Amino acid sequence: MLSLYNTLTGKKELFQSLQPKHVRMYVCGVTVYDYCHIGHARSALVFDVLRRYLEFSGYQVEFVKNFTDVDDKIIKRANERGVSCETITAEFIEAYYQDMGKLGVRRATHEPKATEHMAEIIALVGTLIQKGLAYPVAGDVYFQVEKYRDYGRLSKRKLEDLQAGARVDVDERKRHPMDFALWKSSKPGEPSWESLWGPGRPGWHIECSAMAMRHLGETFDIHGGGMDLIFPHHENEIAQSCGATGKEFARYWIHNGFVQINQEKMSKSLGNFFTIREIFEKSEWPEDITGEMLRYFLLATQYRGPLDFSDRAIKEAKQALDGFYDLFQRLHEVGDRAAGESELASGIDRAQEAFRQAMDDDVNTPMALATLQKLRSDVNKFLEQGLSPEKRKLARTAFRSLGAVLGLFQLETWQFKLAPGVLSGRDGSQAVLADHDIESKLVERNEARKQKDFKKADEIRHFLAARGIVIEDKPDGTSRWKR
RNA sequence: GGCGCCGUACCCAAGUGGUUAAGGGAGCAGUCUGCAAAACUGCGAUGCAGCGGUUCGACCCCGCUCGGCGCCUCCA
Repeated sequence: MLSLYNTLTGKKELFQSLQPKHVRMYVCGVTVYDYCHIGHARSALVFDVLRRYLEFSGYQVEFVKNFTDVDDKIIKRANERGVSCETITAEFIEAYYQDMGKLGVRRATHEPKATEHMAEIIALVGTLIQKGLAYPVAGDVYFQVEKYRDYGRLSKRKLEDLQAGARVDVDERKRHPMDFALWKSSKPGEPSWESLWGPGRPGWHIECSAMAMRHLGETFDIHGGGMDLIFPHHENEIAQSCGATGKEFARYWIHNGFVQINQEKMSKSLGNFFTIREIFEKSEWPEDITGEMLRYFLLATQYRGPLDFSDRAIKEAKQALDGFYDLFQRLHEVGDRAAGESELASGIDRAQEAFRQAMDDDVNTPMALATLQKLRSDVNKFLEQGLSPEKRKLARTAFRSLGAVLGLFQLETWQFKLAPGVLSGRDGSQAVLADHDIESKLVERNEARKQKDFKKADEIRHFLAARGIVIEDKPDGTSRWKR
């Protein structure tokens, strides 16, 4: 049974869906005014994996992830560039799909945009005013936090504490400093929609309430996002949604930890900021980085903890993947002897069970990866003893199916070998040897080895090594190679 | 000021009130090998920031201290 850490209760809880074998989850997506950074990648990945694991566990998952496409920052960016907001949002939605696509993040069931849900948003604001939880002031509408009893339940804050620490100038028109905008009147030139309170646009929080309810109903199972959204965003979502419906909103609130650089949160002001495409494209990195490497790196730490991004950590992810794909390549090679056959099957069974246990425990991906590492080591041992083609296939299939939950191990070995150049979008400045050229060099070299012409054999090894090709000689006199 | 998180070997990183504190990387020593690599074998925290307390027993529970971080304003 899956248990999840619920921010609402501060504990790990057994996960029980509202409907049997059916999960509805909503995750806060991005505001599309700039490229996504690794932090966005982590968040997207965490919930991508949760979704995959729920499906693996037999649930049908209805997954909604929104795009915030009306916002101050978008307007600002559009003005800077002298283009429309739509131009900006279209550009960065496209970029989002490119970047997340490289990371192997699957698309959600629904990916709604705020601008396409104005009717729902306006209706929701209207309901809140009717219920006395919100009030209009000169074209704006504010949510009145004091009218909502449970305000602060998620973030465990008291209204008085918030007030004491308020760092913002208090808007005179608000009845309480923490009241937040549901609807903002728009200035000339800004995107605007007609409403009972005049032309305007929605506040940030209301769109998520409206879209979640529209696509998942008033009460659903899981709501997720980054830790920084706990307050005020998710706190406000709860206030609006529960205030309007009188029902529970989301039952499990899941929040992922930050990606840090040198122990500090990434932020633009600190200048320690890496976008996903920068990581893929940047030439200052010693090696090309693939989506799978980034994925492995991001999953090697439990999702709630902080994660330090570094060159070294990426390298470790690459080394780990190399180890797996080396094994997959060996599994592909012909085998005949059959010694550790029965042990293999039970080893795989144990690994699958351990994997499930790890994932059941609040999506413990580092633990899950450890079980896969253990299996890798076991299969290598069996391989030493000899494995039949059927058993080799069985082993590869096990890695493929468990790996699919994490979005790993889906490539063929030859694709993995090519992956650095291909998946990162770089075509490589050095002349790349075609596979058949390498193969013919290997034939030439092995011929030389047979003749004991080791001088020539080593020349060929060095020739290929200079082009990034590593040769491994097998006991049977043939060789395998990798980039 | 309020709320919260983190501190496990050289590095990354799981974990548990009481058997040997996962796994990976690096390192060292072997097996194998024309060379090389891979793979395999072995070694590696008498201790889990520090100090107290609870307990028959704590790294894991409680308190305090030190160190690092986050949120309270937009933020994954």
